[in-house]
Amino acid sequence: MAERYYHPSEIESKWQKNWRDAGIDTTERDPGREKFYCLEMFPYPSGKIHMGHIRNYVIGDVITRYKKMNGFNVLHPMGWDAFGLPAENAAINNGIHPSIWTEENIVSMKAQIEKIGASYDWARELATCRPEYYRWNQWFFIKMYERGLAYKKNSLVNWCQSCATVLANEQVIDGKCWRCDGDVVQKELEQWFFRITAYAEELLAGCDTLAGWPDHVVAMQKNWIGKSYGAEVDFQVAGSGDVAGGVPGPGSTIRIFTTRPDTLFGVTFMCLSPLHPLAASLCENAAELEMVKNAYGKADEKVGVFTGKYAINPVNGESIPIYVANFVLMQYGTGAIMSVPAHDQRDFEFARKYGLPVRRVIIPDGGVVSAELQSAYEEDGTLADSGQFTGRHNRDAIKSIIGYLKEKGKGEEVVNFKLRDWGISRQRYWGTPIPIVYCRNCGVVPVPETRLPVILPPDVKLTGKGGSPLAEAESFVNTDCPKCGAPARRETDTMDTFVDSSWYFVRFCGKSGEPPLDGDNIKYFMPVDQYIGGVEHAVLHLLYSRFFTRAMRDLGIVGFDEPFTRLLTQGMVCKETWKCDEHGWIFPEEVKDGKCIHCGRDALRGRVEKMSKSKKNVVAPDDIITKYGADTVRVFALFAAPPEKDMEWSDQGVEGASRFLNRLWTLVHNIIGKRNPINPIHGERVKCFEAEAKMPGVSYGNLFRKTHQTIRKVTTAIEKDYHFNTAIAALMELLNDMYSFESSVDKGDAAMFYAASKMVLLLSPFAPHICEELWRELKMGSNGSIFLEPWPELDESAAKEEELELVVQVDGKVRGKQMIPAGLPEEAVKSAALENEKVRDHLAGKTVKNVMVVRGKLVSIVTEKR
RNA sequence: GCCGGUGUGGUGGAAUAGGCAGACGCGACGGACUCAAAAUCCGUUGAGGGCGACCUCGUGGGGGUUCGACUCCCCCCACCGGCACCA
Repeated sequence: MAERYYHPSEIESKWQKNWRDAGIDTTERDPGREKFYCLEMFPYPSGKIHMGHIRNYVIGDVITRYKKMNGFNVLHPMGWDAFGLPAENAAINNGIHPSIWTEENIVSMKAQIEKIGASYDWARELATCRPEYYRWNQWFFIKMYERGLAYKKNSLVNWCQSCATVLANEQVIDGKCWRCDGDVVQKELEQWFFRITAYAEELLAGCDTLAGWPDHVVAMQKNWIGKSYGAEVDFQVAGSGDVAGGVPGPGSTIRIFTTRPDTLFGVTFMCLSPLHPLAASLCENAAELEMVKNAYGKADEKVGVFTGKYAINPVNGESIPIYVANFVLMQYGTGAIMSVPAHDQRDFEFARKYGLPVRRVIIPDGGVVSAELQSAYEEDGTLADSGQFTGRHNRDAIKSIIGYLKEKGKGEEVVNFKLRDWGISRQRYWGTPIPIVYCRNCGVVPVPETRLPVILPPDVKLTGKGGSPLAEAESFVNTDCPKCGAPARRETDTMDTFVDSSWYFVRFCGKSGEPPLDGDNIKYFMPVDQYIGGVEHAVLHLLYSRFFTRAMRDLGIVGFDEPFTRLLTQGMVCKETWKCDEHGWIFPEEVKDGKCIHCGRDALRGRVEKMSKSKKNVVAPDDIITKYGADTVRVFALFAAPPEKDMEWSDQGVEGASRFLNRLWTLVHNIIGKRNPINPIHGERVKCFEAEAKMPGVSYGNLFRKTHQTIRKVTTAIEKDYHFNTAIAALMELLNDMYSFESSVDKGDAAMFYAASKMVLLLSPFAPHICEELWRELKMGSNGSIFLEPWPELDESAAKEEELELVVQVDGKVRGKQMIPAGLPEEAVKSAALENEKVRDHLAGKTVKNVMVVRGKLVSIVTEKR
């Protein structure tokens, strides 16, 4: 037989086809077996897969294959987050219909994904842009509408001028659009909302049950929900209450929210948001109010104007000026605040600018009171100048002050959240139509379930200008009222695409033809045991999914609260960059001998950055797979760093991974070449071999032991925290040992064979193609595919060392090492240590005070100090 | 500003439960093979000192706890990420 070389492209396409034909990656519901649901965040079908995708899917695939070999019935689906702006932009720019553009991209991206050898059950593939999928977005919308969880309100929205659409708060980053980086302005529009705030308390409490999530993601969720305790307090506008009976008229009371009712006696003025309903009526100068309005939301400067009116502080009856100030947000609290410049930095700055009085009511404990405050004192202390509460500790007094307000009918305890309702209306074409009809007689009418889906009309002109493209489609807009049959108009907004991804994981529980919300399927496969994706979704997608899951629970669709039991947020794929003073970012190919090839200036090694087109440091997965094979790419992607950390792509690192697989290939073929008639794997001979190999002093015992130690290392590395990099390192070590193993006896060949077969099994989740090939060539197993084999079992007694290296410390420093038999009693270890020659040298002239024995590791000797 | 994270050789990264710091890979250096190169294989590789067996220092910096600290505690520095006038 001619010598065989490792040709990844041949064996990879061969096995991918074989696996597909044999259907080994499809999953059936099987209540008799324990399930495991492994899910990677589904991609937007942009047409090109990048290294970030590869890393994500490879991590998921390793977990999937590992769990399958451990007997789990693993669900591992893949689909397409297929609605969204790029398709629409392609239509605007190139005249391709979004649906065609998207479907074509799906075809090419699927082909790319298949090339990495990921074991997806494609029978469950979905694309959110298809009516059979988005129909259920509409169904959920109607269910939510029926329960008051979907509603419409006139509101100020974040409007991206270049995308000409509304953005959710989460989609605005530093005042810019998350997608196009364009300016975002405030605009008033009628919008549909999901009442996520109805679940605010529950979503927050649920955070504490997310034990399998990274701490920082849980922290971000909590932060986003932003619960704070405080009070709402009524301030009466001076003069307005002087009516008969002392009852204030409408519009004469201003309600504020504060987390610091303890500072009420320090209030010296109050501020309204320029958007506050009373701002216009209280403010005497409309032009000035307009100026403040224009400065609203600008963080760099505090701008305010005195309204000319005063309010009465309910705790001390003082009259304080009312301002309108740009920094007071309308969306949070009541849109009005009490200002305590002495104890709030923002109020302090405002007071300074407008020459308002500062009154201290909290004195630092034991601290000296300086003449004048340089900044607000926001810490705790003792109340001063605070009426009946003077002298008490400020924290302790909070409850009493709230009680006092309550008694007088001037306020109450209130809990506030930063979380706001989820605006889902988008003035876009390529999304799910909101299933609502407006009828002149009946008003707002939801489309009945039986008439779903409301199909996106195919023939719509997309110009990228103006409002909803659907509004232009007469045939779509004009309809009959489902209730009374009169002519009516359809809602022309579409849904935020985050709606699509808020429940797709449930859809995967059924195959493509099956009903999407089948109870048996969901009950068996949900929740997702392991979810894997980028941190960029730490708040948005994950919070929405948690909300949807609760909504689904209340609809009786699911029987649990949290959709994702464990979450892994993988790090970014980065690479070094190059820069040149003249040309900016340059490709590595544009650097020759440290110079830019265009201008001859020095090429500067830039920072290691996330791969991006603009930084010219992208590596195309296709190219690299063609060159090295998918297995090499997989091994490198996993070896370079633990999955949750950023990894640096390095061409030499890829070479190293490739070298490792080549070495394995060569070694296994050498073993097959001189195959010993003893096949240690089958039947009685295995037992016989294993028993002998465990006996002390056997020449091939070390390799046998190393094999089992590797089983342990790889297994625990995967089980403990998915640190695949150390698992692969352990396999490299085993391979190195096999290379240096020299055998003089027949059983030695058997030990090599044994090690090789375990090695191939252990590596198979990481590098599936080469391992399947080698497994078959070793003529191992009776199941055919290596992926139908059980994971190697660890024999603890086989992994145990016969002898170990004892480390002896004297006064905390390592002074001697020696080999001792394993399992020696403590006293024997102690005396061995004390008798060690080098140790004795170091003990000369000293008195031994204490000797500590750490079992199996070291002896620490302490001497008398003088 | 608040919250979270990270900091280890030339480099990516390892170090059960406080117990030999630097596994494994990359790079570099030396050697073998070759007419030569590539590939491959075998060595060496934290720093400093000593002819030497060895010694000293060393996990961002400074303290502390401990027989013993990359690991635990306190303070500080740097970088990264999230939130940010949230009252």
